[in-house]
Amino acid sequence: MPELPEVEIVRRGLERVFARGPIARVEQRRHALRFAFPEGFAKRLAGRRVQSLRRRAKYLIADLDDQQALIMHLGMSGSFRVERAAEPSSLHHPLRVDRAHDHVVFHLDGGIRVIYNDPRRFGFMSLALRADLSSHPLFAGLGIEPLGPDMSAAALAAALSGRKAGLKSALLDQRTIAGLGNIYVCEALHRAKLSPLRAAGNLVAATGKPKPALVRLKAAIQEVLRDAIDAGGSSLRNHRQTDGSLGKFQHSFRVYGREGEACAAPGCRGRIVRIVQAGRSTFFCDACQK
DNA sequence: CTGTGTTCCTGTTCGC
DNA sequence: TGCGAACAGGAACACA
Repeated sequence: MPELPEVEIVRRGLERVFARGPIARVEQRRHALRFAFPEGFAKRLAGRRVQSLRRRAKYLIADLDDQQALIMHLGMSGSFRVERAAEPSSLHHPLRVDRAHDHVVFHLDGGIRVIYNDPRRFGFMSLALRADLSSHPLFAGLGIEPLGPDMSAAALAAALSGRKAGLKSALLDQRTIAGLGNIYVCEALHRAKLSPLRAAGNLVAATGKPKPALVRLKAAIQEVLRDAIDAGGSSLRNHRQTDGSLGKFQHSFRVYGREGEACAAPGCRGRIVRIVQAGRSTFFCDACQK
């Protein structure tokens, strides 16, 4: 489910909740999600205050007041919702909440609960020392942060140089650029008018400098991510803002899930097609994306 | 090193 | 309406 914009929306919502006070206690209802929880997980969080809640790629990182960091990933179907003692029902949730998949509950003072739900259990939580994060296996190999200070056409050129994989596959690879998923790769490529099938290394000149197409792609990636964040993310099935409201960016998709529809690019008479690359659906317009 | 296929798990949608 | 197949926003891992 969640790609960078959705994780960022969740981060903003949870940041406000955790700022209210320390984690009184944690209910851990399973031994494992995608990976086993670390030893003593719930106990190590009890009484801790979240000093800051950061995002790197699709990871949430909660810096705790004891040098630990809580690392969370939502996988395909993870979501958080916030409930208060006075309103246990989910009136704000347009779709029903399946409590069977509530795996972790963070209890804050005043009856506030932050609940992690994940039907497919591809998400996970872990603990690490904050000082070890940059060398942590989960983070050491991650590529460019698309909305971070190091994002540039030149940085993309360095990451794509010599790569023979299709642009789609290269951009989905978190070691190249970290945070894009299937939706936003498709949408960014359409905005940049680039074919997902084009060899990634082809956007880099022999000198190692970015070709104009790559400059376009860099701008398209940032634009689509910012637009999506501004819209509260994309809600296809699971994604909610932490107050339960839906994201709106799915209404702005130009290619994702629009197989057979007319291309929305001005002056283009093409239709959106769906192909499969590396086992994932790719949506694009083969008339204007070259 | 690079690229691709498989796998984890459950829920929803689609075609017959 | 029922039922199996296909598919779903991620990414670690095995393998050619």
